[in-house]
Amino acid sequence: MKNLNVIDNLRPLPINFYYQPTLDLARSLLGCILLKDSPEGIAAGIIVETEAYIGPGDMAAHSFQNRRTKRTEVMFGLPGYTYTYSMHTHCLFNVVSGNVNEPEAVLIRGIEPFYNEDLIASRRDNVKKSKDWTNGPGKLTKALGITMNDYGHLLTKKPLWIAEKRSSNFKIEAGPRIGIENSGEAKNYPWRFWISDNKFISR
DNA sequence: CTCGAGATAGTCT
DNA sequence: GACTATCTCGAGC
Repeated sequence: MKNLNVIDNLRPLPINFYYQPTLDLARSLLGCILLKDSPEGIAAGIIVETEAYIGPGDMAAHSFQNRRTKRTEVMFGLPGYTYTYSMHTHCLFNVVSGNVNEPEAVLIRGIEPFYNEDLIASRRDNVKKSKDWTNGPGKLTKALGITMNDYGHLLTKKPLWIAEKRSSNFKIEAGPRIGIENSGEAKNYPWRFWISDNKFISR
């Protein structure tokens, strides 16, 4: 078949992929493909930057001290679901990890455009440099069309899913997370992971 | 390219 | 009513 769509070669990761310790999951997600279907078509990117949040002992996590609210509810359930939350005008995308009553999650902070760059660019309006399309947690959700409507969606099926990585030929670096200055000890934990030398990391 | 200033809303106590 | 992180843009390098 001559015009085989690259997307057709990508299988969703099975649900058992999400049953691994959160720090392992944060590393495993690097290189995987995040896809979102919409009326405008499918857009996708390679995950290049993640952060682990391990409540209830992690001061930087929304689920710190088992704080269970309407917003954090999905984190208390099974892994493999979508946790979206809004930050001012932006929507941030997380993958729920940890089993029931283990409210943990992995925040996706950067992706590299992989499929349908035209759609990604148009959603990002006037931004001229391609490296600014998806190099931040709020930018990538806008680029893919991820919204609060995706809260609680299971990530093994459309319209929002994650596919296995196509290559493991990269180095992973780790360091402190971003934007959590007032989180006590937790601010020093090296729970941010990214692919070395990738230009779509957020900083 | 790097830096800093200004704009932006929703959640929870 | 306190708290918060991200994005954009423009200035200086």
